[in-house]
Amino acid sequence: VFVSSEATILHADLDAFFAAVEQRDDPRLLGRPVIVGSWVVLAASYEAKARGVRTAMSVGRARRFCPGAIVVEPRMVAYSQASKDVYRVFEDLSPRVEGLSIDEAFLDVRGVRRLTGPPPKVAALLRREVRERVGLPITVGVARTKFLAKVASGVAKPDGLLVVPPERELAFLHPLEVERLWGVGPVTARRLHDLGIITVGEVAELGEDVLVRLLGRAAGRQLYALARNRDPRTVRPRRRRASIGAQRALGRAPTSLEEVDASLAGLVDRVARRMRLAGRTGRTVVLRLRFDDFSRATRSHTLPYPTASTRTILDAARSLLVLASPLIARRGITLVGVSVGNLGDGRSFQPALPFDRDTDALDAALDEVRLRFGSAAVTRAVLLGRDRPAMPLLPD
DNA sequence: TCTGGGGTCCTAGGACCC
DNA sequence: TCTGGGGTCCTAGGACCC
Repeated sequence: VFVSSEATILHADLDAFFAAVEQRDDPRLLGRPVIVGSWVVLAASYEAKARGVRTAMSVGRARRFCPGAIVVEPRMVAYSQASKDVYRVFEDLSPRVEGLSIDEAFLDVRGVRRLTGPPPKVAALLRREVRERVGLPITVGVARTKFLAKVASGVAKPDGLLVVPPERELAFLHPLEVERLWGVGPVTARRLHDLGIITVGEVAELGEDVLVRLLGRAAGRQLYALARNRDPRTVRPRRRRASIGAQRALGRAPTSLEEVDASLAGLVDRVARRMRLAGRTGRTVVLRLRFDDFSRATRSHTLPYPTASTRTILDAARSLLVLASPLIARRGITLVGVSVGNLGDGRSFQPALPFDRDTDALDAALDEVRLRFGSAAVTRAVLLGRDRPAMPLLPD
């Protein structure tokens, strides 16, 4: 893997994205604390953050921190349009863009030097263009690796630009607290703190085997490499998404299984609709649950063939709900979600495999599966049908 | 810091196959 | 009847990200 010896990777991150869109579209909100969310905070403007408002906090709590806050209902359509506009700016600047989420992306600008200039100049131009063409503030980190670029933008926020030159990398990296590292969350941070480790520099003094024992193979190796400033990842245009899902919090009041089932139908309808709209189908249906004590559980079922059919997905999801009903009875449910993974291309087909009926009809159905999806799908269909003939149907 | 909605990746055991 | 090494797929849980 070729890694440039120069700082040529940009990490561009919109500041308080949803709130900034609201401030852009309603000038009365400029300079004032803005909270986006209906009953939990999805985003807060920097004026609100300064008073202690945080994402995922309840709006009631946020109001106590910041009585003057203006609470705005989310407008997802406006945000996704703004995101598209910003990505257009990115793609006009460099052909090598890797989107991370609705509001941040990596750009490799190595190739645009002769056309546009050196990376710091491209970064400044990017910030100006986003401001002029979309009307939003954006922070950019520039470094030799993705990881350092991402950390740099985090440090430079809001509305900033920070370049980490190759010779200053360790001086920049080692004093940082471990929490700043991409991939270190509350659990990992606490495990490190238990060892008395506060900074990245201290992590760099640990052996790889120590970190692997502490955090697992992948996470340990990753952290070891990052702390020693090794990050060979390159900027790659984003792959297609691997799952599509929806979920709904149910509140703390007891919820009957019938109500959960009704919510589930709404969620499946939304998911299946989005899948058909995106031209995707999937095989693995996952039921996601959260309980009174905030513990979680998932139940999943893999269909023999890909589908985007509301009926098929709902049947599977309801079977999984029945499977999980003892758990729900014991722990009380506060969230239900469903997602479909194992996503393939758009081909969708739901033969009703008549395992318990006449063999001619079964053969014909399997022939069709083979024709459309190949013999591997036939194997899966037979295995599944034989082991669990009732699986796709709700046990009555 | 008592918690929304949308995702990604990793681990580990078991079934099954050659 | 006992046995190895290597691989894929499925399920469930968990950490993490924005």
